[in-house]
Amino acid sequence: MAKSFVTSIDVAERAGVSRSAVSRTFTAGASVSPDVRQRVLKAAQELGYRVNRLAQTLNTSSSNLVGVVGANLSSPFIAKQLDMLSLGLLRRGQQCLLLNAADARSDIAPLIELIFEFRARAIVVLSGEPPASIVDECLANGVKLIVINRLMTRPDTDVILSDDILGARLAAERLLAARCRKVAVVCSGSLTPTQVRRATTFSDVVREHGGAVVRWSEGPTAYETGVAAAHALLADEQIDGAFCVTDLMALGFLDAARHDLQRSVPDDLSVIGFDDIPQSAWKAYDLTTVGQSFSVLTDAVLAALDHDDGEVSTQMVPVTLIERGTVHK
Amino acid sequence: MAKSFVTSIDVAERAGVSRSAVSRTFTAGASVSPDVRQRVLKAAQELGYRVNRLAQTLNTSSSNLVGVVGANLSSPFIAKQLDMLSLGLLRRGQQCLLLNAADARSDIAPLIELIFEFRARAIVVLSGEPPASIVDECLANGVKLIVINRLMTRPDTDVILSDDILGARLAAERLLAARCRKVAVVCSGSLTPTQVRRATTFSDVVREHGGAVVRWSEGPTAYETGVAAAHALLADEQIDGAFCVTDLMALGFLDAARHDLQRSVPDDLSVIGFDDIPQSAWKAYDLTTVGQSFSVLTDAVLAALDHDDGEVSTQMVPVTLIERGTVHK
DNA sequence: GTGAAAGCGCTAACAG
DNA sequence: CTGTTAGCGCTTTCAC
Repeated sequence: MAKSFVTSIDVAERAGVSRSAVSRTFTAGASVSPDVRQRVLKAAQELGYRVNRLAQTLNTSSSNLVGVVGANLSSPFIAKQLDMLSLGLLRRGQQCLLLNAADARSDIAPLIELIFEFRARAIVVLSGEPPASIVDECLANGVKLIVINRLMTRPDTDVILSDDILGARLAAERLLAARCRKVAVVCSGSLTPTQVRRATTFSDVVREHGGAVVRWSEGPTAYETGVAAAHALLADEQIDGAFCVTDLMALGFLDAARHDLQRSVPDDLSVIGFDDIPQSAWKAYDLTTVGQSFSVLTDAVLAALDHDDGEVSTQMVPVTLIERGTVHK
Repeated sequence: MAKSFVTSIDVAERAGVSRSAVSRTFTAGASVSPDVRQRVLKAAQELGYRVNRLAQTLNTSSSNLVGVVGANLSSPFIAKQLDMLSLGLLRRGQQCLLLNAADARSDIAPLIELIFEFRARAIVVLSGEPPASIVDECLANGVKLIVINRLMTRPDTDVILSDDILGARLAAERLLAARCRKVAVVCSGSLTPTQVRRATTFSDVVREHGGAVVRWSEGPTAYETGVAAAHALLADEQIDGAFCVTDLMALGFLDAARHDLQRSVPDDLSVIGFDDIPQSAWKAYDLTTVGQSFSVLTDAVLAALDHDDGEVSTQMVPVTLIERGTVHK
């Protein structure tokens, strides 16, 4: 029982060729005679040889490792993104080094530095915003940096944004069309740029049309926060509509409104969410929401990964209003 | 703008010391004078030096990379496991190489081989079962293999199992106590060992006590499968209880029963799930279920990771019946 | 097409 | 405590 892996030199000996020949056999588009190739492959097979990516990366200095950092990996929205992203990366022959940022407010800089140490070729930030120093470091070392849903204030980073402005506008217009007069807008306490954009746009539109707006922003971005918001806000019986900037919070809001506060949705109260997570389509909720396509989002990330040199892009992920059953007709 | 990373030799030059000194500075428990240490640290800081883990691993031949393979990363149960596991690994200074297995039936062998190439020290399999050849390879190369919820037929692998037998028994007894006479047991089409164990144990216990059992096993392990099962099974009005071997399916079953088929739960029909995913506690469901503690499960994995040499263990994750509102009193 | 040799960035023995 | 010297396993010129 060997404790260490088989090396190319073992294979070379067994096949009666040089190490170079082995290397060439496992390098796409190298020139090896079919004969040698077969012998090497056979020996490798018998010995259980696996190329050592570490050594390989060391002198080609181009790993196919992509660092992914995110928080709340088990929240439906992030989990879905991670699922699709990791699958996409795998399909493209890239590996995913996953760093869990514990919670949304934790500093992601140390995690990104860890990624540097593995010489990843790119970094995808699903949640949180990398500090300027990190961005500089990526730039200096030729590491692609892709940030999702954070409006970076610098033009040298790839940014993927959901169309929050349009989404919030659609939500506002839909609630106005349902004749809501006093609406709640629910954010979490971690006022991310995305949440702020959604909330303020929504509020502006509603006010423009003469509606009243009450705002909540406390707690984590979670189901429970929606519950808490409903309890606090719906004491005011005049509120007849709510826009939760996240589906997860919308589901909590909805549940509390219906089950704790005996509000009838959508007759009595209309609710709209944002994101279109899988649970929103479940029959118990049937939540009307602003949807962003996960596959478009993932494709945007993968596309940004491709822009191998220099060029930086800002991509907007389109949104649509998904009419379901939580808004009065 | 440098395209490549700063190396230890750059730092050494700037600090006016040898490469070894630099290496020692970044190695825990090495002997460097405070003076040299400071100079190195300063130079490293100014240059933006990061140890190259690849090179480091190459000659210490002990990476702190742990490969994680799983399918359905966005399903609540797996997502939660992955969340906690990646966090735990990070806390212990280990990195997580994530491989997404596309779907539950896909062959995970190629993914594990990929992990080998990165010389990970351990592999955690969240879903799917590695073929024997892979197990041998792990053994031969000193790679720790940890498998969750698959009863491996070989004694040389670390296995973490939820206590399916007890869980199924608890579910059966609870349903019998609720005076159910004819019960449905819902599995997915991917009859994993875990699902089979839960279903057969449950059926046995119910039958022992004179109850009738109808079984469903089709489709993926998903919400929609629960919906489909309810539609198919509840045509039989005599069915007054259901055990879904997975919470996710239980939620679909529950929704379809209530919203499509106008069954009143728990008056008319009692439902029990298994896993205790976060959504089961949501007010719209309030699902009675057999819970396994995610933190116990994660701790078991991390503990198994620690057993660095040789010893292999089978750990059983305890389960408890979580009484909520979907079973008749 | 093939082998010899140099080197990727680092650590670990070994002298001093 | 420090620098010098070998490698870790691989790829890649460069001659042949």
